[in-house]
Amino acid sequence: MIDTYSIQDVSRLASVSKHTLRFWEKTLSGVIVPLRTKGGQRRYTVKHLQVITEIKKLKQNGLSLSDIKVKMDKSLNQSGSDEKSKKIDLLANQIAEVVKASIYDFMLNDKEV
DNA sequence: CTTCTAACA
DNA sequence: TGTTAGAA
Repeated sequence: MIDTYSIQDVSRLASVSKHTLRFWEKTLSGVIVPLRTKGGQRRYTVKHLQVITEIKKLKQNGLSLSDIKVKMDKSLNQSGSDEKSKKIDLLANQIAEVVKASIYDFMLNDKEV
């Protein structure tokens, strides 16, 4: 029910090479944060799949990866006006992603909510 | 499968 | 700038 996908699955479903998926994850730091198995392998959720699909669309519209990162960060940062607020919100969002990963991990290894 | 590095467009 | 190939 909380199904996750390996990088192989995502690569096939989104038609994006595994190398490119890892490249995007590193370049768009904080945007794509997959869960990790105990062995360190990536486990993507449908949410990640949607984000990756969105990145593909934006790229087809001629946006660079840095443009996409700014856009995706802004979508989670509506009210930030000054630089400090932006940095704080961005950091808070990245922390939130880690917390979300923990929650997903809990749901994965135990029962559903 | 992973990260890292280098080559290529 | 972004993708691809290969080493370890």
